[in-house]
Amino acid sequence: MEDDNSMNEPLNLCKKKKPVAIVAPSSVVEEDELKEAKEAKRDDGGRDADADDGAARADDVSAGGNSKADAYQRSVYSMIRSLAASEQNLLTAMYMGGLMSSAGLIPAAGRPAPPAPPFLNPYVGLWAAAATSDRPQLSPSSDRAPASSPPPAPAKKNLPLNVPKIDLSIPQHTQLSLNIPNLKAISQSSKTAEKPAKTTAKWSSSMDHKSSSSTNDGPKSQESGHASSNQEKKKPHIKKPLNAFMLYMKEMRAKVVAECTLKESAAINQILGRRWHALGREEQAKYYELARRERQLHMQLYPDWSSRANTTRGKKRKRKQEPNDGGNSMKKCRARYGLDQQSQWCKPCRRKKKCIRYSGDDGTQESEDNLGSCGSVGGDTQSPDGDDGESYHHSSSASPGCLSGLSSLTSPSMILPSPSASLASPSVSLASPCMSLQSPLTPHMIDYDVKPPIVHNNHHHAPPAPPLRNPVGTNPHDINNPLSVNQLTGKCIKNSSSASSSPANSGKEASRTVISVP
DNA sequence: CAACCTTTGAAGCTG
DNA sequence: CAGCTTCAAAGGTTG
Repeated sequence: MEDDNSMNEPLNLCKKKKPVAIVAPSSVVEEDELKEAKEAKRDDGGRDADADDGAARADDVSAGGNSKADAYQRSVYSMIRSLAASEQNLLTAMYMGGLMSSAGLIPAAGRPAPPAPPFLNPYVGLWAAAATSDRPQLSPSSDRAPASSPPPAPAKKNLPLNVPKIDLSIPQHTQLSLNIPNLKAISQSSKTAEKPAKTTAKWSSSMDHKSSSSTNDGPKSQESGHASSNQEKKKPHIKKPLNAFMLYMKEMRAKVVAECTLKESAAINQILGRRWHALGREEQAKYYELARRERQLHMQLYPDWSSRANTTRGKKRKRKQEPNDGGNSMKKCRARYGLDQQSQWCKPCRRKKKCIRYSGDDGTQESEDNLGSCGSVGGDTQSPDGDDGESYHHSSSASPGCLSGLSSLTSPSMILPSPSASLASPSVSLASPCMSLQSPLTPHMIDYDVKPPIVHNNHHHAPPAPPLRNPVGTNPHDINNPLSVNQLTGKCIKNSSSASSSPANSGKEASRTVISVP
């Protein structure tokens, strides 16, 4: 954020095409969704692209703004009512949205809320609006309780109503991200055509298009499906609720894309990853909280769902490391050498294909591999006398001013493998100075009122301490880092499990980056 | 059209 | 319980 230059540079992938045409986030984000809204609110004139207007306009909407919008809303409401009549989940979702809204989650204090009409923001505030305003009630069904009573059908546990008062100023669309397949599907179907195919696909993304048959899904309805040979196929795929970072990505992606004019998600994600680390504690807390809510909601909507369903779902993809990799998922040449040194990439890498250097075939990977692969992050292991966090902190220091160098080389220009690394000037990598302290955190500090069912015992219900993990490219032990310990030493540091940045992490790290010592 | 890339976090599985 | 694996989003790229 602050340090845009560095933040906008994907470690290896960045190819900035132009200086940054800053497009108003609000106009970029969820642009499809907004389109209709804008359509309805045309009279706003051309300034609608400006984020600052967003808030005002949002207010408009909520306040009943202009009559045109009002009319639009009315029609939308009626549409929703009819939908709601047949769709329990919709009601639930709306309820939840209202809940969040009334909890102060939604209104997005500081930030512009996209002026999308309620229908386009199905989860948000709709229920609240319906319940609290004089607008037509959504639910035909008798006692669909207004915001204060527990959600209808699926609710197994009462939803805590004393939601935290934290001011979660998260743009509305973020809150929409709740992964409720069916709802999205409904929305999609109701918004007739209009949307380009691509968008449509996205809308239904959380449910692998299976929604076609019946509108109600959820765990129950899944079974309702025809018992075809493999019900799996028929089952609507209920996706995992998004985690904090995913929510963050969803929100920020458009912004980053606008700023960087990058399109490649991999690159964007790198940037986002760094930004995430640079994010303030409170900011992250918002997302953690949001994610937690999403999980809660997800649990309520799909009590029987477990992520296992998705994992065992099988066919999905083998993804990530192939079995024959021997677990070596060392990142490819691209990551190691950067764009600058494409000459060093293996051929497939140059063609964006799978890196042959690491792709297994027993021996093959070796030569190079030894060089880098073993990077075992484990490395983090011990960093120096100070915890590795330490070195990492140091390295993050001054944000490198934009270093164009970054774009290619990416990694810290000089990170020493040893403890001394801590001094290494980081020329890069990091996001912002502050991050060092922040990243590891999570919202511990925040005193949430809500105790989610699942939340870890005592820890202030904070999400488990987020893995102390170096942002990409900052970890000298990270094999992705061309100048990593391993890269430099050519040594294979077997990651003897033990010390990795964090448990949670280690696994990941291991799975992603490396190892495999013959 | 599916898999890959890339990120972090959550959850399930395994030993 | 620690460690590992998979999936969630996203969109360009490739086979």
